[in-house]
Amino acid sequence: MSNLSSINKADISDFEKRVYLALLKVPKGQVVTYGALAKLAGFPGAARAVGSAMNKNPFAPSVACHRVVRSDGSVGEFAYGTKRKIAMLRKEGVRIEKERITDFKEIKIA
DNA sequence: CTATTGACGACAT
DNA sequence: CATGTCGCCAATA
Repeated sequence: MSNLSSINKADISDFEKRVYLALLKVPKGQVVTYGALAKLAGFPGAARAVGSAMNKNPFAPSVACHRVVRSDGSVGEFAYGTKRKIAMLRKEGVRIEKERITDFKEIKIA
């Protein structure tokens, strides 16, 4: 099952589908803010709602929900623990220091 | 339909 | 830099 087909078939809201699909575009080693992702998904301003969607995340490893961070540079929450989230991001090459993205200003996607 | 809830965000203190 | 407040949005009760 490819990620894309499972998502499209999944019994979830259109909002969530778009968010998950948009997140698939974010390459490894790069991060997006909840707000930016919301915008990419076509729901500008729905940063908080995106967070809720990530929390549900029915496609755990497939959808890289750990690449979504806060606009202030902090990594934000994670269903399996912030600690875990940071570890995964570092493994992908994202530089983090004290729960904060070091060169966040340069990393953040439009 | 209204009220509550949260992996957020901008700003003030 | 660390909190607190208030606003925001879609999901859910």
